Formats: sequence, C-alpha cells, structure tokens
Amino acid sequence: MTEQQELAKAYRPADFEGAIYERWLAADVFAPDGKGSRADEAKEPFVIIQPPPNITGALHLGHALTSTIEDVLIRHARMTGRPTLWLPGLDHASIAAQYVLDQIIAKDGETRESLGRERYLERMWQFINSTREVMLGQQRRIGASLDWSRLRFTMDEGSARAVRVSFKQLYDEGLAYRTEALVNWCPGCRTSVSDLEVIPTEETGSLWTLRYHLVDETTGEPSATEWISVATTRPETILGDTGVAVHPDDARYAALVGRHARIPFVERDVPIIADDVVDPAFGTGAVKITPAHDRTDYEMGQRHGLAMITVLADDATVNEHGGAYAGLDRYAAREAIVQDLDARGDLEATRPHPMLIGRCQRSNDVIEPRLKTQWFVRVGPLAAKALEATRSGRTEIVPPRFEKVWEHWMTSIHDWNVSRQLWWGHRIPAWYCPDGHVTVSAEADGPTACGTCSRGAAELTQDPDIFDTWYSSGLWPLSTLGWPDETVDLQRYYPGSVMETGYDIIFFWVARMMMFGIHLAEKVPFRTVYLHGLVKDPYGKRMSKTKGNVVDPLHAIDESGADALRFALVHGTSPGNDQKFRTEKLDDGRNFANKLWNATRFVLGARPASIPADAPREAPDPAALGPAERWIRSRTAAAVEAADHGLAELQLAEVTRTLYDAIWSEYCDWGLELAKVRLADSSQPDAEREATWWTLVEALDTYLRLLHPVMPFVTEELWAAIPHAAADPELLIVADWPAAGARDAAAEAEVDAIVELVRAIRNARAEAGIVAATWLPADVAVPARFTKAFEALGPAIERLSRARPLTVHASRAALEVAAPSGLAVIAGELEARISTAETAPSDGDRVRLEKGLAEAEGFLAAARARLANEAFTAKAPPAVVEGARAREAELTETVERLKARLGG
RNA sequence: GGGCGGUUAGCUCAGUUGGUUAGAGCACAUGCUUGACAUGCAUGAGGCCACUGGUUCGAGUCCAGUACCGCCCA
Repeated sequence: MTEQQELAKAYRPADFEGAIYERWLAADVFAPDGKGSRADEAKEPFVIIQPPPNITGALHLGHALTSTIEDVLIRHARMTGRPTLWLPGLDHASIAAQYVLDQIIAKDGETRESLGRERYLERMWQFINSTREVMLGQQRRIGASLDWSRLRFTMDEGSARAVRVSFKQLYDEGLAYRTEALVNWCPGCRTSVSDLEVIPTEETGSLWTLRYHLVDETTGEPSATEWISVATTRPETILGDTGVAVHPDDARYAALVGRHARIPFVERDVPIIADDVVDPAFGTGAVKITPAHDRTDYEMGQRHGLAMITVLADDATVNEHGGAYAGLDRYAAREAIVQDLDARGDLEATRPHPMLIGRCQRSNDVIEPRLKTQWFVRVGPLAAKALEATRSGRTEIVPPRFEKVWEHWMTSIHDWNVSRQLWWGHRIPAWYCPDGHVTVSAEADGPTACGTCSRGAAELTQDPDIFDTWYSSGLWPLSTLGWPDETVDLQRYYPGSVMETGYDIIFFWVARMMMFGIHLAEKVPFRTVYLHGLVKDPYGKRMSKTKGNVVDPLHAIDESGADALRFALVHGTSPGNDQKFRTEKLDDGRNFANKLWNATRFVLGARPASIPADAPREAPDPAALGPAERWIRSRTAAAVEAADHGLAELQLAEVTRTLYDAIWSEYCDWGLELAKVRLADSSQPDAEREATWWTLVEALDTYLRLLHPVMPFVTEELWAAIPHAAADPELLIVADWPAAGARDAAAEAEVDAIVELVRAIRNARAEAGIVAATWLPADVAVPARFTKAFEALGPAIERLSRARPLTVHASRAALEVAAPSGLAVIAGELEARISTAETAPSDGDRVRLEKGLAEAEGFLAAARARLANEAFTAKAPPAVVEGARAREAELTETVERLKARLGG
C-alpha cells in the first residue's frame, strides 16, 4: 500500500501525468506477459493491433481519438483480468514519406535523382529515426498503455519477410501477376497509385468538338466534305487515338460504322466501331478512342482489338509518338492542338464542361491513366473470402450500416496494382533474366538462379519498383505477430479482438487486412471491426493544415491535461459518426477531473477519528447503513451496470455520460452532501459514522475504477491516496474491474423523495426571494413509508434546505393544524410549510403556486383524457393503464392541495 | 446517377424493444467567498423533436414521401 499523501487543493494534471506514466512503465503492466501483469492466463486474450501512424507525420486529433478509444477498451479488458495485448507500430508510408523528404532535401538543392537510390534511402532512415521518437512520445503523453516491448515498424525485417513470403505465395497461386495494363499515373510523384488514391474532383473543363475526316474508300485519302464530329475533353490525346466509337443503335451514324477516319497530325486511319458504352446523348454521340490513356477506351480497345499507343512520357510530356508535339507538356500540347485544329477548320465548337477530374491524393496533380507493365494482385478470390467472413458473422462490423458499403466495394473491386515507382518501401521480390523469365523469391538475398533457365544470380536483375504501402499494411496483423513463423505470439494473439479505426480507411486498410489474413492464415484477422468517425472542426469541416483549423493534441494536453482531452473525445464519439470538436469541450473534462479530485479530497479529510489514517480498507458494516448509504451503494451498482453495458456495446460515450452523471450529480451533489452531516455529528455512534465513511470510500473506489479506462491519469493518482484492501495491487491500472452490486429499490425511492423535497423547498425559497443563508423553521408531512428514512436524514435535510427547526408530522391534517401559513411546498407525496414572517402567500409565492397549479392541471387533463379513451384502457398493457391511474390520482391530489392553498 | 448518415433548447449532443411531464453539458438570467471544489454551489428561463402523410389506444421513437446539410461510390 502506498503512503497517503495530501492532495493539492486544485487539480493540476501537469504535476503528475508524466510521473504516473513512468510508474506504469516501471511496473511493466502494459504487456500481457510483463512483470506487473495480473492477467489470468485461463481467460481469452484481448488483442488490438494498433493502426500504425505514418512515421513522418505528427499526431493529430484523429490519432488521439483512435488511441483513446483503443486505450479505453484495452484498459477495461486488462482490469477484467484478460491477457491484454495492444501492439504499437509505425508505418513507413512510402509516397507520403518521400513527398516530405523530397521537400527537405530540396532545401539543400538536392533531388531524389541527384542523391541516387542508396543515398536517398540513407537520408530517409536518418530522417525517420528523428521523427520516430516524436511520434512515440506523443502516444505516451496521451496515456496509451501500449506494449512497447512489441513495437513494430512496417520496414522491419519481420515485415519485409512477410511481404516476400506472401508475395511468393500469391505468385505461385497465380494471384499475383505481371502485365501491361492501364494504371493511374501521377506525373508529379512519378509513380502509379491505386484507385483509392485518385480523388475525383469536380472541375469545369472544356468540351471541344472536332472533325475527323472520313477516309474515301476508293482513294484512301481523307474526304474534304465527309467527316465525323467527336467530342473530347482532352484534345492532346488525339495523338494516341486508334478508333472512333458510336452507339450501335444510333441511326445517325449507322452508315459510318465500319468505315475509317483520319486522325489529324499523326495521319492515322482508324476504324469507326459500334459499342454499347457510348452514350448517344453525350456530345455529338461519337467519341474518339484512346485506349492507352483512358479506362473506358482501354476496355473498348480490348473488345475491338484496337492498337494501344502511348503518347505521354512519365513526366506527362508528349513522347515520340506525338509527332510535331513531342516534348510539349500535356497542357501546352492541348493548347497547340486546339489552335492547329482551328486553323485547319476542324474545330467545330468549344464550350465549358463540368467534369470529374482525378487528382493525386498526395500531390494534387491530375492523374494520367497510362499503360505500364506492373505487378497486380488478383483480388476477386480474396475479396470473396472477406465477404464470406462478414456475411457469416465471423467478423462483425460496427456500426452495421457499413456492411453495405463493404459489400458494395468488395463486389466491384478491380485487381490491385501493387507496383510503385518509388524507392522507400519493400522492393518487389521479382527478378528478370535476360530472356525475360520471371523469378519470384521469398529469400532476403533473392534467387540463386533463374527459375526457368539456368542463368545464375549475377545475370538477374531485380524489379526496381517497390510495393504499395498498403501491401505491407495489409499484412500488419500477421507480420507484427511473427507470421510466417508459427510463433507463440501468433498462436496466442491471432486473430485479434477488435480492429478499431476511422471509417475513412475501411477500404485502404481494413479490406486488405481481411483479405490477406483470411487467405494467408486461414483465419479472420479480427472479430470486430469498430469504425469511429472523423474529428472535425466546430463548423463540421475536415481539419487540415492548409485550412489552419487543426487542434494539436499536445497543445490540448498542455492546456487541459490528457484526461480532459480523452474525456472530450470519448464523450463526443459514437460509432461511425463524425464529431465536431471545439476546445471548450476540453473544459468539461478538466472540470470533471477537478470535481473528482476535490470529492476525493473531501472524503479523505472526512475520515472519522476512530479510523486510523493507515487503516486498511473495510467494507461498511451492513447493520450500520442508513438510507443514504444504501442509496449510494445502489446508485454505484447502477453505474457499474451502465458502464458494463456501454463497453459491451462499444457505446463509449454512454460510459462517460453515465459516470459524469453518477459521480457529479449523484455521488457529489447528494451522496457527499447527505454524508457530511452524519460524519460531522459527533453524537452519532462511531459505528455509524465509520459505516458512512467506508461507504463513501467504497463508492469512490468503484468510480475511480470505472472511470480509469477513460481518464487513467487522474484516477490512478487519486486511487493511490485512498485506503486499499490487502488484495489490491499497487496500481489501479491492474486493479480488478468492479462487479455490480445489488440494487436497493426502497433506498432509491426514499432518497429520491427527499431530494425532490429539498429541491422544492429551495425552489420555493428562491422564488420568494429569501436570502440563501437564512434559516427558516419548517413543518413537513411525511407518509408512513418514508418516516424512518426521514428521521435518519432529518439533520441533513435541514441543512440542505436551510430549514431549522424541522418538525415532522404524520399527516397533512396535522401539518395544516401546526402550520396553517407560510410557503407551501408540494413535492410528490411530501408536503412542507416554510414559516415566513408573512401569514398568507406573498404575491411572488402566489405566482409560483399558480404556475405549479397550471402545470399540474395540464398534466391532469392529459391523463384524464387518456383514461377516458376506452381504446386505451382496453388495448394498452395493464401495467401502463395502472400507471396512468396512479398518475391521475396523484395529480388530482396535487391540484386539490394547490387549490386549497391558493384559496386559503 | 446509386448508396449511407444527419435534421431534438442559442451551440454540441443523449433519448434503450413505441408507454406517464423530451434530458445533459456549454452559453444565458438571478442569487451565493455554505466547511471538497468559483475548474464551484443553488435556482431559473429556453423545444410545432425539419416538413407531409400513414400505422397505432398511444409516435421524437415505426413506415412512406418531401426539403435541406454532409459523406461514400460511379
């Protein structure tokens, strides 16, 4: 047991958060197999593999939310005694990291090319070694109880091996293949990117209508008078046109199908074909086909056997197939071509055209579809397995509405282009021999010889490309646990329990982990996919550096403490829904922590002298419990139930709401206030005061445990200061999660009635303008069932309602006789009279009573109308009808009492 | 174009299988250095639950449609 120390007067998180984290580290309680772990090995492990943040980035509120939600689940699981693993990691983020590093080296006048591959990668390692610690430090600040002994990086050798082995397997199974196909080319990044990284943006371009002259079938020359008009948004691509298409049912062009048109400038004759995909209503109804630079055209080209001519180079300048335009940038070429067409008289029209333009998620450059020979993964069979897993419920998606999105994506998925023309990442383990044979090897040093012919390793060249980052990310749940080896960790912690991440990366990441996990390990990688929403700015806009509306989590922690930030984030989250974040929300968490802090201070300071300062925890003596103590215990039990429910349903905001209300509005506002009087009353027997105090300690202990997952620092700090049982561990983080005790309906009814009375008296006094500090005598009529509780709590009621002396009467009749005048207070079944100097209701008091009467009469009328409806009494459940009758009776009485009072 | 979500107090959000009087925090008003807390206490004001129709004894809650806002996909 730790020595109890004085708590500072105010909650100052900066004073202890760092030290608390150090204590957790020193106690080695984060790892399931750490020295300080109290995990019960017989229990089912609880595992979350952390979504690895980009190693070059800074943590933003989205990461803070992810870390907090996961930490809440992890800490709760740990307290229930399950072996709990939360595995941290970092992602190398190829394209993003290169983008950042390129900007840094540019300051020294260097470029990727000037450094060369080897030196560039050296620079990258230097760079990430400096950012790594920053990233990890941020996670510690927020209190993440990650198992640092298992920290992984996607560029670790373990990850690299998983990449090679999996790729070799996919290749051997025919699921990885190399081919020339259309890819999304980013001229700025000089690499291909996946479909997901192409952001369709609405922009206004132009739609040009131009003439392709028909070829005279006899002379073989283009006709001066016959042409077909085609519409295009990208005139520069005419250099690569190999066909013209119309809809098969389009009568306007039926006669032209089968003839040829001459492409200007490149002087190529191309066929006019009919294809269903052409929209007759678009433009002229005839479209040019550039199979090498457009997805739809590519597919048409394949169907009709058209030539595929690439006319753009990697930097998006026109290549040697562009004739006179070779060397021009794509947009310069566009302008020149439009002018030249106009000069020839072949430009019919130009008009503004709203359209979707694909831009690179990273560089914002306009994506240019291009033919490239690259590696692809055949995802159809993998996606089918992933779909089966969610349909059968082996993996559950929360919230379930995302299943529909998931289904749609999984059923319409294209093969995945995994080659990236970058340097920072896992090199594709494919080697080519001079004869063009392909050898894929899982060995770190590559193959010793060509797998097809006998050429030795020296004659083989490795593919220069690297893998899409999401390839290694997809292997993350496997590679972090040691796959492909059958390690102890893999057997014990795979599959994981929950994959918790933002819904925005369900396809990027979750889908890939599912596909790889099921295919390679033959088990789903996690049982639950929990998707949280985005943290947006107060206006509902996405936070971004360019908008300048980001909130830095570290700054928030400096200002308000990590617990306040965590509370704010959890309080505002619900599955799949975005939350608007404003910094004022941090105050709620900080104020709440301060409330808890001071409540603890009060409890510690209120210890009866008969209990030694270092006394070990005792359960309150059941025989000495009064109604307030029984109420506290019952309400604490209710809080445990609600917290359990919220955690089980992943409704974490429900947990914070419940605890906020329970601790503030119940425990502090009424529990402590009722207890104060009893504790201070030295005429009470020691046994009763001790029972009261132990009840307060017990409830506080339970609330600290319940709140620990959300606000770990302050709860740990305060828990150290309260008395513990001998069986308790040193640290709250590994203490037992509370079990819900029994509810006590009688005690709840008693205290509820008393609370209602106190409120009503306060209200009457306030409305009558009585100074709060004034003590006034009061008389109360108390029904028999509350008499005992009322007597027990009499002194507390006096104090809380400033009513002294307080005289109790057994009936209203007796009350009328004893106190015919004064402020009338009607609170449910209780009724009180507060003596004032005046003998009749003052004007202000009359207003209050009339208002109460009008309200009660309104409710009564509604209740009577309901009961008068025969359909209601006949069809509604008896319990509901009973309730309505009781309600009517109660209201009738209240109305009568109010009327009597006003009349007299 | 297809799909999904949202619309409840000035703001941010709760509202459990339909069932008495729709709640909380912030902000607001009034009064309080009440013995843990002014990061606080007490009291109060503030809602056609977006709109229309339907189901039902009964709808914020279920169904259909409309409007507006947002997101995803093509």
